[in-house]
Amino acid sequence: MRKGEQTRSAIVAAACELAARAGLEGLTIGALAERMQMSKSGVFAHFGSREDLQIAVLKAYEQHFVDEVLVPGLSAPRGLPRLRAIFALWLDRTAVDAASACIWISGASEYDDRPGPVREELVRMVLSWQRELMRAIQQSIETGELRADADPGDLVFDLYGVILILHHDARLMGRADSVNRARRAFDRLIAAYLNKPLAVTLPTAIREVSTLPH
Amino acid sequence: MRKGEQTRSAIVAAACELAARAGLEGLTIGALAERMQMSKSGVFAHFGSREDLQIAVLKAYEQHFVDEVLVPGLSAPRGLPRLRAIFALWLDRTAVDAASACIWISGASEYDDRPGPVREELVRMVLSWQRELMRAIQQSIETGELRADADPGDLVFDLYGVILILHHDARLMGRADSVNRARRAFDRLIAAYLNKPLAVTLPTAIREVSTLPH
DNA sequence: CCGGAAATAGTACGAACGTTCGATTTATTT
DNA sequence: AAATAAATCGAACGTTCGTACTATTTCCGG
Repeated sequence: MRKGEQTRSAIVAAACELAARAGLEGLTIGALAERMQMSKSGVFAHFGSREDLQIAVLKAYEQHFVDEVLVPGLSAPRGLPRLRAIFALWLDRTAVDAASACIWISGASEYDDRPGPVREELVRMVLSWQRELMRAIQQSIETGELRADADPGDLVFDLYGVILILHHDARLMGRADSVNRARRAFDRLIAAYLNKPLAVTLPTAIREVSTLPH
Repeated sequence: MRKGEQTRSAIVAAACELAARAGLEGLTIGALAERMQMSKSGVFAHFGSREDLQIAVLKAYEQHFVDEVLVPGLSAPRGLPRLRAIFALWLDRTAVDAASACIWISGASEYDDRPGPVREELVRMVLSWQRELMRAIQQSIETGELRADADPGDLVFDLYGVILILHHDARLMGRADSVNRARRAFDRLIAAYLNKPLAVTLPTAIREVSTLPH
């Protein structure tokens, strides 16, 4: 009884690594069995179908993602610091471990034209993550750090775009400097959404202008 | 002699449509033959291998992309108008035809861990396109429309990110409003890179500040 | 219109795919 | 330690994959 769950989670862990390189569609029971030193049927028996295996991999990935990005990010004080922390963790996870892909990102291309349970599960997870981002942004608006008229959905859109191009450039194009570009992109985005009261920001600028010749 | 080239390009055109839905890796000679009402071997004979077929599809896609995005974009006056035109065309192509994927984007995930001729060709094309973007940005700096200290590579990074998240949200998440988010994201990016001489931009702000109580 | 060349069809191959099923080994309980 | 349940194996099934080879059909210039 307990042995089964044990090997099952070992299989899922191995499947995660395989899927990170070959994608969820490239994940194959034969290759997984070979990697586990098990028979195909021995591996298969733990899942009712390949689809169930793929969904198990997705769920394991979400668990890791929450544990490594969301949870530690939530320990930062709510508002902009928390948003910064969450994005920094997300960025690290995307770039530092650039040897393996994010299966949410590769899955987005694999399943955007392939309806079914796997796609539904993937969409659910991305939606859930984007909602977490949205919440952190909303709170940054409430603290007055981000502009009140900022559209949180727009910022989620922008931030996700930075992660996608980071993933793209680091992995396909092999650009090691992409992490820094992504950090700068984040800073520019936040600057654009920042709530800068005129009375605080302008004085130095006014002084500069005042010294200009008339 | 001529009949061969004729059907070959018809095959490639059909292959492009199939690859737009199933990806370059999902493109299969059997499905292609069925769609062409031909035998597998009849289709296969036009290409030395499946890899050659995939590369032929990539080249056809690049041709279409250049014809529909780059060339008409270049007819806009150099500088910011041209950059705007190019991005608008790129955005339309990505979103309006959201029923079919961009094989450069899906290919990025498929081949980022799969070395070989297809990947090399894909990287070459993306590099070439990013260089065109870079050139348009550089020219916008030279005309003084964008800030002189702007990093063109950073803006290419940002713009590509907007397209990626547009592709992602429109296709996987089924969000029809993504096009507008992408347009706003572009406007924000350009605003951040814009060259605003203080003497021109500030007066209204100064007036507002001057009326504040001291 | 005919003959050679080009284009397409037909068939077969070995491999890999997910899946099924009965046999067998291992783990857990009594 | 025996009995029962769980876990794993081994072999096979039917498909589909890319590719190779040989026939047949279709095209096109003399």
